[in-house]
Amino acid sequence: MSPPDTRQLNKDARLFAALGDATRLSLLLQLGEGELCSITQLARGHSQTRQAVRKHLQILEQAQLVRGVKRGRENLFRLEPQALNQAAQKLAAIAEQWDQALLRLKDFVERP
Amino acid sequence: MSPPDTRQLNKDARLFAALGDATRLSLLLQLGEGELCSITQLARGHSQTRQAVRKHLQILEQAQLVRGVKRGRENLFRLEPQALNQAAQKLAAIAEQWDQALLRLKDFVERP
DNA sequence: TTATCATGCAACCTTTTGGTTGCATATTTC
DNA sequence: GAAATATGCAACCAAAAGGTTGCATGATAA
Repeated sequence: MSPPDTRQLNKDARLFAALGDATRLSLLLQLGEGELCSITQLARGHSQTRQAVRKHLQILEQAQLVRGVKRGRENLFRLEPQALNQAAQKLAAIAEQWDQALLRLKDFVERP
Repeated sequence: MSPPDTRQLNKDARLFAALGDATRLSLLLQLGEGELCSITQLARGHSQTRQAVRKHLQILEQAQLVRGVKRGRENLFRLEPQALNQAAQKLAAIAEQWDQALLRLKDFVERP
């Protein structure tokens, strides 16, 4: 088992923190539909200011959950599924680790 | 596709927000080792006050990522892997949705 | 070229977070 | 019973988050 270094821990924390907001989750779901969306487009569905949505998108972009490409005067965003899968794997890994520990414990307890 | 209701969205957000802190991730990792840990025990490894660690544990408990059982004068905590797996599945689901969308798009574009 | 539309940047404000100290309470242990 | 331990609860505080308004700028369309 590799030692849990602080650097990576903070990176993971930022990733999950980016997911820890209802507006941002909603944005991810909307982008998950599959269309490239401009900021104003995304802002329409979320009773918030365009600037607020932009801030959320910046956070999502820093966590590499989303990526914006400029086309003309607009900034089109799309989902970046790699980061999502990474996050999912991390969670599954911890859960797995715990399950293993449980099994070991059970084995130890039941040993005659 | 079920409509993204706000209630569930907020619940998910709280779950991910609970994961969005380095100290809490560290606590989860420590608990993932498989031992029941008291608050003071957990506080030793994390150069923070016992009360700070206790607050983090409360947040993790509210997100049902962790569960504390009282034994005597101490409060022993253990990991609750169900919530972790739930979270992992949610992320994977969004990523999957996006992949599907990409495939549909590709199919559409490549249609002769 | 002028009016319009999409965006970026900055200042500002309020609420939440992460953390601390201090004190009260329940359990052990000697 | 008295001292030590493990915890809970509350007040307080600085920093960060979530949002808003206002203004400047770059690209489009009439």
